[in-house]
Amino acid sequence: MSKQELPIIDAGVDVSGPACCAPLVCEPLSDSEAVELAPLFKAIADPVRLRLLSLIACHEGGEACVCDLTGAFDLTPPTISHHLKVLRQAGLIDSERRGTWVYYWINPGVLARMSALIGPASAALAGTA
Amino acid sequence: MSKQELPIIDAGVDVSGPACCAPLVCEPLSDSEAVELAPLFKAIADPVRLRLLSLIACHEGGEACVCDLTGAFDLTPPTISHHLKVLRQAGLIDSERRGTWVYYWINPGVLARMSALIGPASAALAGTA
DNA sequence: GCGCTACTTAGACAAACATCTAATCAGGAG
DNA sequence: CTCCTGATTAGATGTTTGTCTAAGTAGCGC
Repeated sequence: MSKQELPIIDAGVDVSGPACCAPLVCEPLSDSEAVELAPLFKAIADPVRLRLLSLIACHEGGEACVCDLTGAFDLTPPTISHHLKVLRQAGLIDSERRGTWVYYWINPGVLARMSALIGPASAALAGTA
Repeated sequence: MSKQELPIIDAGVDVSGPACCAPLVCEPLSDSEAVELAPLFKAIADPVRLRLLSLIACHEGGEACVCDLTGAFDLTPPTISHHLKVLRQAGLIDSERRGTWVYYWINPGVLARMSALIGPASAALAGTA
């Protein structure tokens, strides 16, 4: 068992549920929806975290050990660890210790929710323009 | 004419072109790709800017005057203006002055590119998980 | 136990950011 | 031209963020 778990988010808010809100078009986002969604985008709004996400997603088996990741950056292990923590607290990734190593994998639900917000908007407006 | 213009970005980088990079899965994002993409997500990684984007997208005609937007927030006009500038410099919106008022509309290309990055990843990994 | 490796936490610090007030620019009406 | 309204720019300020070094926790092998 690895990524077959329940989508338990280790930060407070559960953001992995069914899309909560209209996809940016149709109906203006409420303040509380925006406050809930913005941190998800903030989590990937950093070059290092974008690459971490990509490295994990592309790694064989869909999961990667921290030691697979640190080599790709000119950053110290604590910094990588910090970025992984930010991603995990946003619910974008989950992790598990397996012996000496800690493995990370992507929680597709949260990514899907983010995509569902901006994807339809771009499509709808592209048609309109 | 309003949103039929060329996709001219008033900041440096042109981010509206054809998708530059694989969609997060398949091949790890390069450092330069990540550096180029992260600011797009940073631009929408704020509750106010998310709502601004949504308010503009939902407004009739696909465009909104600044005066249509300020009322939705408990913020001063300069602050709204600042957030609109951030969105515009990221290439997410474009603007035009028409008489007394300044109108903003969404540039769907940039939004589409962002969606293309994270959408396929969530779909692919959801299938894998 | 002891030491080694893998990773995380704690604390410090400079850079970036969101917000405000005050001042400025652009157009329209008298 | 003068005033008023709509919007942006400039500058100041408190907060957040990315990074580091130093210290701590967790598992493995001797």
